[in-house]
Amino acid sequence: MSTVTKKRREIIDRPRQILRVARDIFRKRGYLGLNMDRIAEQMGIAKGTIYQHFKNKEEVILAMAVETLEKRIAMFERAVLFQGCARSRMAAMGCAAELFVINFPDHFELEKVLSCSSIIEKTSEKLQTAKTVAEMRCISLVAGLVRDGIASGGLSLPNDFKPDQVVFGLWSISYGGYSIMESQETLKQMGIENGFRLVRDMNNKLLDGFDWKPLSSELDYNAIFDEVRTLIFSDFPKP
Amino acid sequence: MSTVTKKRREIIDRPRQILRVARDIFRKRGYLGLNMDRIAEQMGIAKGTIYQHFKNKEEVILAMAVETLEKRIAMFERAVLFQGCARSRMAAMGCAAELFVINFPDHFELEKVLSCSSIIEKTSEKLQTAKTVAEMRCISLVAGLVRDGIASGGLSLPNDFKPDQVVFGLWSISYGGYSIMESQETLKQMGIENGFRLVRDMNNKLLDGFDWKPLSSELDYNAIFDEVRTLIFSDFPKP
DNA sequence: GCCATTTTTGACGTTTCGTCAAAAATGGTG
DNA sequence: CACCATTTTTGACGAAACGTCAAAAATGGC
Repeated sequence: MSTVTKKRREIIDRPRQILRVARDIFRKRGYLGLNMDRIAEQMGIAKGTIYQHFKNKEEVILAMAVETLEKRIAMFERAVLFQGCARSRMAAMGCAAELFVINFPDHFELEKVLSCSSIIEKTSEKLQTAKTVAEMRCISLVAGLVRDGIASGGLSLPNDFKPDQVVFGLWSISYGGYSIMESQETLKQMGIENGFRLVRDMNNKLLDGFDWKPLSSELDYNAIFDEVRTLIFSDFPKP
Repeated sequence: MSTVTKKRREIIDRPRQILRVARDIFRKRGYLGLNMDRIAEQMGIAKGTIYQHFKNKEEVILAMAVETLEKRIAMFERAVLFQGCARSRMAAMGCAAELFVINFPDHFELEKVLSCSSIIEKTSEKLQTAKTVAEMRCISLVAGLVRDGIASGGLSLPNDFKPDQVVFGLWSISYGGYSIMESQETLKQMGIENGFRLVRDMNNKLLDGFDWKPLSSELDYNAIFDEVRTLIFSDFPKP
């Protein structure tokens, strides 16, 4: 009886197990090094069993990304609770985004693989939607802060700008910046040593461009970063 | 004799031919649909011959990217000649970047494939360097404009900022923005219809954040865009 | 202990990769 | 033109990975 339940639980937990092993392989050997035989071997099960849970290799990758995205949501939800003016809370969000990238380094690599259309095309509508939903969850948390900024008077958007567009800007800087940082030899050539710091600064300059008070010249948002890390994300390892 | 020369020229031109066919397949069927047998078949040569020019499939992809990068350099070199204040010339650069993305849509997809570390790792040092060099060429053109801005008094960078870092910011917005636009369902969910326009606006807001005069509230940079397209890039199809 | 149902297995057919020995083409020379 | 050394091309081949499916094993209700 006990063994029965054990077996059942084992099966129910299998997808998670598969993803754990797959992530391990992906981290060590990348997209091309991740293959179904390897996962099966490392889990001590047959390849066919994996296909009971995942349609194909691409779907495994997408599922891993969704899994990490949940982590990001959780981090954003913590960051949003930071006490301070709207712009400071936005900085807290930036801190969460940065800590996420640092602590879940595989996620960005997954994103890059999935950004290739011929790869994402092989996955199911269903999981794709799950990813979009998770992303929207993050985006709306950030958009909420923009609205708070407007509501509290620190920010006043021109007529033709919507809060979501500001989010798009921040998103682009972070996504683009982290991408360039990770994969481009170019960075070193540019003589940039601290990419994370730079992404922060650029996000701040963008918000300065929208004249969101207090400007980064008036308040030290890098100090806020440290504060957020100490107060909210103390469970993450120090840099 | 004539046929000899013909044959010789044919061989010399082969790499370009291969890339032409490969690009065609890549555009139609993506990364996973591009394979060496298909290239060979479509060119009417044997697969082995392709391997005489390219180490592997990834190297073909990288070579395509370098090829398109040359086009971008050419466009940037044209844009930089635009007559106007430094910030307007930077807008001209943004126009070039946008037209490039629109007119060479495969390039961005190539970039995304190559941003996957396990893919780029399979390519030769030599070609990787060629790509970095081409990128640096673009970056230094942009950085030159930032310096012009400083020299002409429109821009005054805080002590801790270097011109290259401003370029990094613009680069991130463009790279990130175009990436998000192309591959993310998310965009539609956000209710953003004109992504290109948005990337422009964000770049402008970033430069506003650096207080680069004239600010986008003082000068209509979208009008400059149209002007640049008419004056400099009239040979590209209208949007 | 029996048997219907569920789950697992791994051999198999397929695709694609990259290689390499053999075949063909080239071009210089008598 | 015939000969032959050198260069280039060819495509069959072995290896790797994918995804499938009929057979085997495990499960669980009676």
